[in-house]
Amino acid sequence: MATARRERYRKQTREEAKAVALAQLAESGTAGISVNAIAKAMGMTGPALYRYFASRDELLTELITDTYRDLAETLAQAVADAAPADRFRAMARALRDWAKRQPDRYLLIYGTPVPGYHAPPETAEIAAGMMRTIFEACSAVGDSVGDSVGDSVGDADGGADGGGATAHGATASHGPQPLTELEAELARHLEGVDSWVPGEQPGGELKGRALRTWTRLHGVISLDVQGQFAGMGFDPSVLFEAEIDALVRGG
Amino acid sequence: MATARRERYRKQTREEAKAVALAQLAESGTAGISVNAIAKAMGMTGPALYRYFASRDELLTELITDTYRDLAETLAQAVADAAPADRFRAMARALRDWAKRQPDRYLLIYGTPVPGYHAPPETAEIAAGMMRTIFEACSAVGDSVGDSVGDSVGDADGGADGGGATAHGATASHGPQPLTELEAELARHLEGVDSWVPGEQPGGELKGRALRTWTRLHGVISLDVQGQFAGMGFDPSVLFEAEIDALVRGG
DNA sequence: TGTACATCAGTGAACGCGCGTTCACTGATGTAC
DNA sequence: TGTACATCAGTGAACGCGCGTTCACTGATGTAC
Repeated sequence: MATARRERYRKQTREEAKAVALAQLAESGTAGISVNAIAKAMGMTGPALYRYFASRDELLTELITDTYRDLAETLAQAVADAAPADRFRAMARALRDWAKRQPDRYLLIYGTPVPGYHAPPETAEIAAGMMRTIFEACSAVGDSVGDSVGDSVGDADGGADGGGATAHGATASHGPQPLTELEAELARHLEGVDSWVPGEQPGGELKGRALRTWTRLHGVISLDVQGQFAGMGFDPSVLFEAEIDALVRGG
Repeated sequence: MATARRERYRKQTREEAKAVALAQLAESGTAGISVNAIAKAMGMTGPALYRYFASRDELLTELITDTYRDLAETLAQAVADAAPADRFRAMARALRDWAKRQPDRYLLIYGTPVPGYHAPPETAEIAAGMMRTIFEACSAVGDSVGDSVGDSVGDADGGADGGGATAHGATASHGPQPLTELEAELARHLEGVDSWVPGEQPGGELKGRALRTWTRLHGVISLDVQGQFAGMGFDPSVLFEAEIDALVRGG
């Protein structure tokens, strides 16, 4: 019974250590995460931390899996909270907002890989969960174009729906285009490919859309978060919104 | 006179040291670049290298500026060698090919920034040169759609030319679209923005196109090079070609 | 409520290691007459 | 062609530092009777 308090303290200490590690990550990069320095920042000596983590690598692993989980949950929540017509935008914006809020964590999972570090298999599982959310957001795109009031049809089951959607956009009109030749080729190429998510597979077209979504959003976000836009004097969110719009249109 | 040989040896040694440093970068990341280890690999002792580089930081800086220069020249060459109609594709493919050939160098300049390291002003200048090449490639887009024989009009001077280009594409037809509302908003937003290149400024529309180009290509390339596509079982170049096509169409 | 024992948290010393960098020094390579 | 001097390349020892990790040990906190 009283041992529960000990366990609570234990968990608390672990969390504090990880928080300090994140702070170190922010200011000195992955290489700057040091067991001894973390301990010192917590007011204890280095070896004490070995009561809580078997090694530096275990701490790093936990930092990474925590981050994957946090991001995945954030996206899933954003999608769940939005009306079907807004799901895609909600997902995209949630991704960017999350990344801007914690740039170091974004780079921890989507930046230059830690040399010599190999992610545990657990990671792939969480990443798959996020993939599913992206699929969900992408398949909601065709349901309604234009940025407001949509017919909530519920989730499409991953089939192709890029063809004859009605065009009633509030902006510069014309709805999702039919696939271009190269988009179709990509879709064909992805059709026969390994499973990205557990359970039944989405079609090649949806896979292609998800892939484009991922890479385009990552392109803007990562350059922004890495500071590559510094000194260019523009607001990245304007670019980001334009990219969202292009993805919604292009399907 | 005979001192020339000494200088040649000197330059040679510097180059060798940088080559070894790049090898270290490849296998252990930025943090793994060590003066002592480089010297040992070259068959000499650590302090000897201080005859060639004032500090580890100077070596790093040179690695980075070399890389910027190399990439910039590669892109400029690719654009110069291509017919106007193929310039955009040539530039994009040259970028990806270069990155795939030397992933670590790509990540050195476009990956997670080295913590605590601040690039020298020289870097910005070279980066501006590359920006100019991207502008050049982007402004050549409208000249001819379709992937072959184009009317070589020579370089456009950076003006807007996305409007009424004739559509005679070899593939799924319809040429560059008129700007969507959000693309136009981005263009307006970029119009009044700081100069990205020396000399006369390109218009906001061209700036927007260049920005989209940069972020989209980077999105695919960086995820690829970082190994994030591993285990997904598809060929990233198919995606990349589709993205090039979308950029050409979208303007 | 009190005592005897087990479990756990944290300390301090020590391990071997590699790091960037300095310094005084030895040889070799160049230049000037 | 030969000698006297200056310049340069590289060595080896040493500096202080921080790293991850182990080990034996001390107190505190828990459990069992």
